[in-house]
Amino acid sequence: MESEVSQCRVEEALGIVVGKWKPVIILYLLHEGTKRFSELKRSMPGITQKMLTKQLRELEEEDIIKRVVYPQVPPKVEYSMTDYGRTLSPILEAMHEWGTNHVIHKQTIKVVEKEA
Amino acid sequence: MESEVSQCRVEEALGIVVGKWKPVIILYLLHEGTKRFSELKRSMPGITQKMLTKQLRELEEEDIIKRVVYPQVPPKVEYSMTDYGRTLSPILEAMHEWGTNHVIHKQTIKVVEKEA
DNA sequence: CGGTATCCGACACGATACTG
DNA sequence: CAGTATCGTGTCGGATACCG
Repeated sequence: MESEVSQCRVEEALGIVVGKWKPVIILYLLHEGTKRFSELKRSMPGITQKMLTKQLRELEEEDIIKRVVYPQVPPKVEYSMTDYGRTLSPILEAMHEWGTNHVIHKQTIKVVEKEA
Repeated sequence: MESEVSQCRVEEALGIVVGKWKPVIILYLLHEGTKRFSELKRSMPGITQKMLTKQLRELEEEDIIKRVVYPQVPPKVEYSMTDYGRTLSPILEAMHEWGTNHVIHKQTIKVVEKEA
C-alpha cells in the first residue's frame, strides 16, 4: 500500500465539521434531539441568524441534519440529525475529549518551558 | 450533567488539524516517521515553502511535531511526531475513513435526488 | 418565527523574490 | 537546504436592516 499524499480523505470529513458553529450545532442536536430554529439560536449566545441559517443549510446539504418545515403561521421549523449524520458522533466526541485534554496539556508545556 | 454549549472543546482539537496541509503533514509523519524539510516538500506537490514552514511551525508550537536542526552546511532539519502528537492518530484515521465513505455517500444522495 | 440581502473587515492561502 | 519578507486575493464570519 503506497502512502499517497494525494488520496488523503481527511479534508472530506473536516469540511463538514469546520465552521465557527458547526461542531456546537452537531453536538447539541446529537445530545438534545430535535430542536426548533429559535431554540438553537437561544442555545448559542453570540450567533447571528444569518450564520445559524448558513451553517444549518450547509449541514443539511451534506445530509448531516434534517430540516422539517411545518406550513403554519407563525412558521415552525425543526432540525434533527440524520442517521448518517449520527455516524459523525464518535469523531466529534473523540475531538471533544482530545480538546479537553489539550487545554491541560498546553499548561504543562508552558510550565516546562519556564523551568528550562 | 448540563449540556452547556459554551464548554464545547471540539474547537481545540479542530484548531490543530485545520489548515490546507496540516492533516497531510501529520498523516505523512505518522506513517513515514522522521522526514527532512525537503522530503516533506517533495511529497506535497503544490505546497509552497512559505506554507510548509508556517504549518510546521504551528504544529511544533502545539507540541504535535518535533523539529531538530543539525548545525551544518548545508542545513539539515528533521521533523517527526511527538508522543503527544501521536495521540491524534485515532482521530485523523477516523476522519480519513469517514471521509472516504462520504465521497461514496454523496454519490448515493445525488442518485436518490434524481429519482425523486 | 425564521428567515434574506448587503456591506465590510480579518485572515488564510498563494506567488514571487531574496538569504545565511 | 531551509528558510524569511512582501504583496495580493478570496473566503469566512459579523453587523445591520428588511421580509413573508
